[in-house]
Order: sequence, then structure tokens, then C-alpha cells
Amino acid sequence: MHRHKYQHIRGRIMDMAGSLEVGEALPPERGLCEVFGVSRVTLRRAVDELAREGYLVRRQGSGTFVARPKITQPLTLSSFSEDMRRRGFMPSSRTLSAGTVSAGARLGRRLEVSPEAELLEVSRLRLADGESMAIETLYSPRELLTGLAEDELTDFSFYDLLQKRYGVVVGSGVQTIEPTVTNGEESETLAVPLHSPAFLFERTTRSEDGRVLEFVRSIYRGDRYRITAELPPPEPKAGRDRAMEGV
Amino acid sequence: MHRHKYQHIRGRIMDMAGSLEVGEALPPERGLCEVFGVSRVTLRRAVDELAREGYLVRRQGSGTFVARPKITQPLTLSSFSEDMRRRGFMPSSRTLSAGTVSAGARLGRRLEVSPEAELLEVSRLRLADGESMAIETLYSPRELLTGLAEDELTDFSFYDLLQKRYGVVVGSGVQTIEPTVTNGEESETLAVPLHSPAFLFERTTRSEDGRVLEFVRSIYRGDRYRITAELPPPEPKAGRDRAMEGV
DNA sequence: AAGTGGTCTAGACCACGGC
DNA sequence: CCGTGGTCTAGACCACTTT
Repeated sequence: MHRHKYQHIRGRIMDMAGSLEVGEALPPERGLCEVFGVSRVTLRRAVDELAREGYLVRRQGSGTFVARPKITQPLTLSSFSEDMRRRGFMPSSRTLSAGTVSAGARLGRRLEVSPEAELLEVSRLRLADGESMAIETLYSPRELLTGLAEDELTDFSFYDLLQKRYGVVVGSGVQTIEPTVTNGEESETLAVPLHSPAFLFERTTRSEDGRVLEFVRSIYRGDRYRITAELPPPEPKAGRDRAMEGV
Repeated sequence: MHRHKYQHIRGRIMDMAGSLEVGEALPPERGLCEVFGVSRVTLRRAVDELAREGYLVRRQGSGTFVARPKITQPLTLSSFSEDMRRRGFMPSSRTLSAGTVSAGARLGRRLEVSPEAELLEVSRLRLADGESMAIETLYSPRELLTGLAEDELTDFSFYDLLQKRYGVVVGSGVQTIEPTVTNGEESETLAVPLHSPAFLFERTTRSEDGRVLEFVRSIYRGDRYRITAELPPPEPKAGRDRAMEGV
């Protein structure tokens, strides 16, 4: 079940917090240690995690309290489908085009391959509850995807496919977000008026060992999609160490 | 200097990491304990932080290694000035208007005060390297700011003022981001063409004890400002505890 | 087998908040 | 003043990687 004690008591503490109101105090740490039969270090490790994730709030000299529930999940490297499900929509998808192109200078630089390299290019209309939400164009080096037919991406998550068929583990990604307006083609595809406000997302995803797996350019409808982010406090009161600024 | 040992050795470890190449291993933890004269728990606390922030990577049974440098800092609750400095711009500001208004239904709901409550309203043009970057309109309950003159916000950070003059500690905030286009007035103020792409930010900031401190509505030029975010991998391999999902 | 990071303990003292 | 969270120690054993 739980490999480690702190994982186990983490769950027990969450159960306990769930039966308290927001703002109510948990029992003192030393008491919880006795209840759970663990040392204070181990107990604190579990509480540390929960406090860092925003479920509990500690106040020195006073106690540990149940935090106000989080409003949003932070941005993470999730697929369109996961993102939509989290937002309460039913995701679907329609492939607009699929083929192989040569990278050229700009895409080559983005994907860290030579300009002559061949890329898979798949353009998809993304729908939420049956209504258009975004146009997504994905580029990925063909050499990573030996034997992949171009229409195979209709039904499967690209990340799942990479992982299960090619054994590539997705590491982390970098995403830039800009405001833009839809052009003629985009407006028609998304069924919105010309020059509607929209997000332009550009995402580069790498494997655990640092290779670029994909470059994705997406246009999201501004009237249906917005970003909500929870912002942590500016500076953890204790003065941050300055040495790291050189890194 | 450093209130705690782990903060001190955190800095020493960063210095050490800075003199190594990306991918090189740090000395073993037990060795570092001797060098720094601390217990293993304390040493690990410093390394834990640095690993969590992405500067170091641990591999069990193998060692601790210098990580690939981060490309971006995550979104955080920073002021315009801090944000611009981090991006390498020189921030400045010009007050467009300042006064007191009554909240009304919409703003009252945002700030969790009655519709009759009085609000400070300050509208500012924000500049980066002397060029227009954003229009920011701030609302804050007048009752929080007893004795504040309306022109006092020109030179000071609002957060600093809250903290130092009123003893209010900024907790966390929620921000929504939408794409939009500039209207006539905004275009003129920002000196951009009519209907230029722009970000609309709406931010609600609370104190540590949960009161709403401010509601800020900002229009950022899309041609000068963009968001870069580092996206963590979809799921931390180790299965997360499921008990917390009920909260 | 040796060396590394990962978890855990029992107990001490410090710093802060509230009575 | 007492109770709370915050930091720290010395030492033990486990799990994994490398040789």
C-alpha cells in the first residue's frame, strides 16, 4: 500500500483535515506523533508536504490549520484531453491534416534537428463538449517514430504513444503564451469571427534525457479558454540565499 | 547573515554546484556533512530544497548531480517592478488617475465588501525601459488604508506600503489571464494601434488571514509581453497518495 | 561488496504566540 | 509562562547503483 511511513500518515492527516472545517487547528505535532507512533521528524515530513502543497497552513507558536481549498491546479504538462477533463469538458478531436514535411530553418532550430530532417506534422481541431476550442499543430522528428502511420494519432494521446510504443519517457517542457487574434483560416476552422482574441501557445517538450520530442503550436479561442493561476506569496519570509542567483 | 545552518550550507552547495559542469556529481552527502560540520539531516534539508527547485538532480544509488539550468522562473505574486527587473527591464510608472469610488455590485463581489463600501481606485501606466508596457487599475478597500493620501502610491510598492505602514502581510493571490484587444482609450494610452492583441490580467490578492487586499485589472501589450512557463512532467512516477483527492 | 541516496528514531534546544 | 511550530544532532538501517 504505502511504501513509507510518512506517506501513510500523510493520508491519515488528510483524512483528519477532511473532517475539520477550514481554519480549524490540527492537534499539536507532538500529540500526532504519539497517535501515529512515529517520530517528530517523520510526522513533520508529512505535514511539510501538505503545507507546501497548500492543504495546511502552519503558524509558528500557534498551530497548524486547515487551509482554504485551492481554486486551481497549476499549469502542468498535461495533454489537451486531460486539461479539458480537469475543466469539466468532454474532449474530442478531428484531424485536419497529417503528413511529413522537412524541417527548414525555423522548425529545425525549435526541434534541435538539421533543417533537412523530416518531421511528422499533424494538425488537429480540438473540441470541448463538441464545440471548437483550439487548433493544434504538432511537429515531431520522424526518426523518433519509426513505422508510425500518419493517421494513428487520431485516437491516441501522443505522450501515451511515445511511452508505450517507443519507450520514451516525457520529461519537462517549456511553454510560451502570447495574445493574438485569429486569421481568416483559423476563424473559419474555429467558427469564430475574424480577428477574435485568442491565445497562441508554443510548447517544446523534451524527454528525460534532454532530446526534443515535439514542438506544438496551438491557437485557443479567447472566448472559451482562460488561464487561472494560484500565485504563491512573493518571498518566503526568511531571506532567500543570494548565492543561487549566479546559477 | 543566515539565520539557520541549512540556509548557510544551501549557499555553499550552490557555490560548489556553480563551479561544476552540468551533469557533474556533487561529493557524497556524508562527505559534505563533514566538510560543513553538520548532521546528515541538515545537509539533506538544504539539498532537498535545491533539488525541489530544480538546481540539483538526485539519483538513488548513484549520486547528486548539477541539473540543466532552468529557463524561466515560475509565475509568482510579484509586483510589476520586480517582474520587469527579472525580465531585464527598467520599470517606471505614471499615475493616470487616483481617487475614491464606491464599490458597486461587481467590484464589491470581487473584493468581498458591500456594494456601498468605498474603494481606493488608482490607475497607472506602467513603463519598461521608458516605453509603455501596461495599464494597471487597482482597487482596494479604503477602510484598510486609513489616512492614506491618494497620491502616495506613485513612488511606493503597494505591497511594501501594506506591510510597513499597516502591518498587513500579503498571503497569496489568484490570477486569471485572457487574451483581448485594446480599445480606443487603451490604444491611445499605450501608443499602440487600435485592436492590438493584449493580455487581460485580473488578480485578487489576499492577506495571510484571508481578507481581500486588492483587485487589480491590467492590460499588457501583446507585442512586448509574453509568458514563459516551465512545465513539470505530467505525473511524478511514484504513485501519489489518493486520500487527498477528497479535499 | 562497497558506496550512494532514502527513511527513520529519540531527544535536545530555539523562537514565537497567546494567556 | 506554557504550548506551539522550527531547527538540529548522532546514529541506525534500507534500497538502489555501480564495480
